[in-house]
Amino acid sequence: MAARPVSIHDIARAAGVSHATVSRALRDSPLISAEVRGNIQRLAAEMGYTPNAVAQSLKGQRSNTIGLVVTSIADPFYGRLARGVDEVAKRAGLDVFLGVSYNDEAAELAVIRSFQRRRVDGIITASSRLTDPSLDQLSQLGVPVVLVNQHADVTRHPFHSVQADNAAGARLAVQHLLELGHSAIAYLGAPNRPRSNRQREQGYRAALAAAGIAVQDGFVQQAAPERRSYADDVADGQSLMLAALRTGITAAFCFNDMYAVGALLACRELGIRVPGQVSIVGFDDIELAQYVTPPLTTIHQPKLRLGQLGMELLLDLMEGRPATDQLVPVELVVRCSASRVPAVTVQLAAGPCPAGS
Amino acid sequence: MAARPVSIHDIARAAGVSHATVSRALRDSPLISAEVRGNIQRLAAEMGYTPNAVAQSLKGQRSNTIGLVVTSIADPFYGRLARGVDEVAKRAGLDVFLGVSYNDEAAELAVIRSFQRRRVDGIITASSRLTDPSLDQLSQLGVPVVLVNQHADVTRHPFHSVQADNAAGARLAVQHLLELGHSAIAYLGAPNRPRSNRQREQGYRAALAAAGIAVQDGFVQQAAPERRSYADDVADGQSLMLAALRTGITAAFCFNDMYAVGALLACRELGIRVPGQVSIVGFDDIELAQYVTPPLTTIHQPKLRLGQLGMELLLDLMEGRPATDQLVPVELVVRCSASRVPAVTVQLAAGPCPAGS
DNA sequence: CTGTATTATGCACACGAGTGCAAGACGGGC
DNA sequence: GCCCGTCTTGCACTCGTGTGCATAATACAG
Repeated sequence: MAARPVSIHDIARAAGVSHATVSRALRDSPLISAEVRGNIQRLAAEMGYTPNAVAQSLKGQRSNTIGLVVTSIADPFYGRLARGVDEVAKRAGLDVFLGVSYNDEAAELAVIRSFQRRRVDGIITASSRLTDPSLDQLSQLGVPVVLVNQHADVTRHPFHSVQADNAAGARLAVQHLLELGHSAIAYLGAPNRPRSNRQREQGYRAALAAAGIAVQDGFVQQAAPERRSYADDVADGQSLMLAALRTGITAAFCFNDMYAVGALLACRELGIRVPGQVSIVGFDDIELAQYVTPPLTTIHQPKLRLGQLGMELLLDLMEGRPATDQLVPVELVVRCSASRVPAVTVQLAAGPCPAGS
Repeated sequence: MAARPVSIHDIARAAGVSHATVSRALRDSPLISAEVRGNIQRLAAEMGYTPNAVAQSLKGQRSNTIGLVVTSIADPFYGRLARGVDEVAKRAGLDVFLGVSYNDEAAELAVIRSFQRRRVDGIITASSRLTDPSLDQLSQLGVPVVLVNQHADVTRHPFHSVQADNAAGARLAVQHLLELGHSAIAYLGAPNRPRSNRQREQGYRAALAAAGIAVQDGFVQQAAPERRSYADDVADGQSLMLAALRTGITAAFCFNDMYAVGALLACRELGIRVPGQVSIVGFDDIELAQYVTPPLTTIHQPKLRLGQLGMELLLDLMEGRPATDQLVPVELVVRCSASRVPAVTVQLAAGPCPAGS
């Protein structure tokens, strides 16, 4: 249908020179006389020449392309993080291939193979739960790989990574609750992200231990490990919170904000006021956190920054520069879902669609 | 650093044949004897051969690649829609280039140029507000273009498109409020999406007209047209709602769910109960809608489906098949933010961090 | 045993751009 | 007039894959 785009051969013919001269002229080579160079560049602009990046990739043995693997494009984390990656990549003249693999191992392998066929110059995987076969595949690719907020345990392979400081974040969250007078604090965990879940639980336990408080039976609630989708997080948080409430807690620290939303729903279901009767702290600080009722007190992860750092690390690796892994600090964001421990304990009531704000 | 990946030449050398034979054998050409073919395919597997898609693109004059333009990767709409696109693209063997252009015209043009250099076979733009220069650029590209939920007015250029039925959705929303007994209904509009805003406002007016109800002064509130970012939507909804509440409305139909969240915040600020005193209906049915308090009654857009349809339409265009634009129906989702009109009018009170659920 | 049909393989070129090397054009010094 | 140096350009090859056409190898009919 559409006519073939103009190539340097077309320009060469129009200018009465060889394509080699055109190539050099367009790259501002000093080998070409100023007169001819100007003439060719003018012609190129007039004819609407756009260099063929495919040919350049083939010749240059480098595609100027990276692959971004996300397990779920619906992950609320993804947006800002991908933007950070994209920003830095664009600035370096790299284009981004998007690869989604909704926690399906076969799809994940397919994405990696596709990147390999495309000869991407590097790969970033974002907040994923890569399985061992995928990691094996990645390590054999021969291109640099950076893991950003990898949720799964990375065994065997020494990949470079950018991670948020999960343990420190968890300590911040629990210390906040301790300062508000709470001592019966639950942890609602997500074992389907083994690594980050373990780190956050460790931070939780460390903070309590430092305050000389024992973790009582039933305070640590873990969801079923095989849960995978994002929608499940809310449901998991909800049921874990229902279980935790039976153990007499006055506060809960949740694996992430979606869990915290589930915990809010559980409280609403039981007619428990948040933060009046029970306090809740989340993790991640996704957009949603500020819009739920009450707005969530949570741990802020600098998602844009994580993406930028990941891409900068990848660039270092691609250029053969020395590269160091990053542990990125996180911050406590105090909103409204946690307050001083109540004097009395919890009562119940129920009802769908409460009067609301 | 990394050794060059194995090519068909390497396999040819190992098998003692020419690269042409290898090429044909790997593509299961009947020209090659079964014996040689099997031998070559075994060798290819052993040597870990991965075809070079760059070379194939150059030779085949087709990159098997499409470009996906999104104005903001943080747009809550984006996730599901992109997944729909990705699903269909993957199934057709196409890889997706991601292009973000946060409503910046220069960045938008840069993205398009980048796609042009990469010789993508088609382009999808998702829920964007493309400006005329970009549209000009797109139309000169010589590749099929599909607009999905284009927010801006498309002048001059007859692009193919997939759109949700904005007018019908607006009518559904307003009819729902009418059935609940409301007659003083506001429309909170977003003129920075001229096309969809106009269609939703028209639907709003049509529903009221059909019920024989006049639109009173101040019932239609429009934000400043230059607002661009996603975070602004909440603030805009909030201030528009404050203005609308002064006109004695009992319900508001909002341009989208983020506006509706802003409207909720406005009510909370004034101590107005939703839906007890004022009803609110949104548009889009983003994830957030079900988690705010009260959960939003809204118009559901089938985002995944929109993405799939957009990609299918693009495939039709790419293959030269007959292609027809799509107007996709939407549905009313009744949750909790709209109820029967109250007997008495509104009172006020205020306070940050209300007790919540 | 020769001529022809059939099958299997290789040669050579193409895709679009980049580049080492050779060579032509030109000027200047002797 | 000759030689050498400088500047400018073209030739020819490369990157990895695909394919039309020629050709070699084999089979088969007469």
